[in-house]
Amino acid sequence: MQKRIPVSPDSTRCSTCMLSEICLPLGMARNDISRLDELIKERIRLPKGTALFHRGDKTEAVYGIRSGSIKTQLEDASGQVQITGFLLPGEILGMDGLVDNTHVSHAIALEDSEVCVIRLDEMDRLAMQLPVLQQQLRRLMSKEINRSHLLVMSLGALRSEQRLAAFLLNLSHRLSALGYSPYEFVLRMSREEIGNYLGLTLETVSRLFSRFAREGVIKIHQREVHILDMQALRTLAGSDCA
Amino acid sequence: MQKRIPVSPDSTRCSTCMLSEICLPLGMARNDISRLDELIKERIRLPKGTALFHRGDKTEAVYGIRSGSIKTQLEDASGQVQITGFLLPGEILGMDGLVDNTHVSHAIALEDSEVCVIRLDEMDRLAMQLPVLQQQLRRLMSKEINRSHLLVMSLGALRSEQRLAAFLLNLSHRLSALGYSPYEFVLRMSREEIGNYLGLTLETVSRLFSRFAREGVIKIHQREVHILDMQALRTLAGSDCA
DNA sequence: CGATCAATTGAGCCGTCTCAATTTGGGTGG
DNA sequence: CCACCCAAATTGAGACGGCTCAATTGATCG
Repeated sequence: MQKRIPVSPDSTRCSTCMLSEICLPLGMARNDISRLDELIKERIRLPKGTALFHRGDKTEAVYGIRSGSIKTQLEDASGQVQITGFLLPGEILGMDGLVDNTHVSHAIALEDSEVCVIRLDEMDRLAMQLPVLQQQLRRLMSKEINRSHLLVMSLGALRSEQRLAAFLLNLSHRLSALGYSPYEFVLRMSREEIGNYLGLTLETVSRLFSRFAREGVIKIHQREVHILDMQALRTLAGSDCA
Repeated sequence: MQKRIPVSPDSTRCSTCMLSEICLPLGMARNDISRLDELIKERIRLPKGTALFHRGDKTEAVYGIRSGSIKTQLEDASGQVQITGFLLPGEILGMDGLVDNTHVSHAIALEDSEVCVIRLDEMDRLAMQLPVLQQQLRRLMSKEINRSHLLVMSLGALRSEQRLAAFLLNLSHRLSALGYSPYEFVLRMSREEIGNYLGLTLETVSRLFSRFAREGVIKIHQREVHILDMQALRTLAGSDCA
């Protein structure tokens, strides 16, 4: 299920990775980044639908997404699920499992994906010589806290159309940072998953997409999205009166 | 407004603090904890209603609450507010401001409060000699991520009565860990603040409190809460069918 | 002791959910 | 290659939960 791949001398490393502008190396000095090559010793290939980790698994590493996309979700005693994030290349996951070194969420690939394994023991070892690495992890964790707080804001303070518009803008923005078009992209998740993430039903999501399309803000066919009027989408996302 | 108080030789320190079972020292060895005394050099006294920090302030420290209680809230461009947490003694705040070393949220005292200042530069310095401290911060940040994810779950997946019941249980649990009664406590925040936090209106919160009281689950008078039937409250919080 | 703010309670409305029927698309095996 | 099947998405009708607006009561604090 999980195919672990050693990083061979000729494969891409942090120092040569295109994602270094987004991922762990962000903002680090060139020769500090080359030290990261010691850190990432393997990758894991995840076919669509498979789990990187489940709740209860021992946390031995955090993971940087190299390609594909992954959802993280909580599951309570009664089986109720809440998706807490859709992660894209360059983003780090697994940082919610560092309290007792046990994962509390599930991470599942939305499409065939590959992640870089950042082992915690290696991390601690290397951080002794490279203090900037600790600060880097601290930044990434802080970012994750902020991401989650923004989702709280979305769920707690926005109406449904604002949530969905903000969701599209957020995706557009992150994909654009990866070098893709901010105007055209493919949703890797179902209506049901979007609804779960945004605290809405799948029907509401579908209706809103249809409405946005009817109003000429987007064009949507199945999972292919075209943003036709970015400004209108921003207006939908922001408060009406602003 | 902010009264900074140097920690004098005779005042309480981490090594003698009652909160060491909850706060930064949690799980650390006795003589590692005594090293923390070097870390906390001052405290800040916050009268009710005053801010510990605002969005945009430079993040020079994180803070451990010594007494009182503090709310943290986001505020978007249009002035829309979302409360992201109500923090109690022994809990750490400010960890969302470590991305660009600038706070993104506001922290406001719900009552007269006092916090211990954990300066980041001191932290980094000490962590060189005391690697366990880095892991400690990592755990605390992971805990904050989890806290936020649980709020997401509450907002995204629970109905209003479940949210409010879960809120009361959570408070009860945390107060109990501080040595207070899990059955009787005083809410430090208004109905409006509870509503904002839980994604409800203040009227809905008030009505639900009244209903819980009518059903004999709690007794509530203004901000004084008595939990009469803890199990019933758990049932209200959990899924009905479970 | 009045002024002010917080909390309660009610009535009516609106948005989102639920339940259900239909359409569309993708994948699979004959 | 086509027909079939199943999952995903769309769309509609009706119900209900939580919101809005409004009035009243109850605390708190000069």
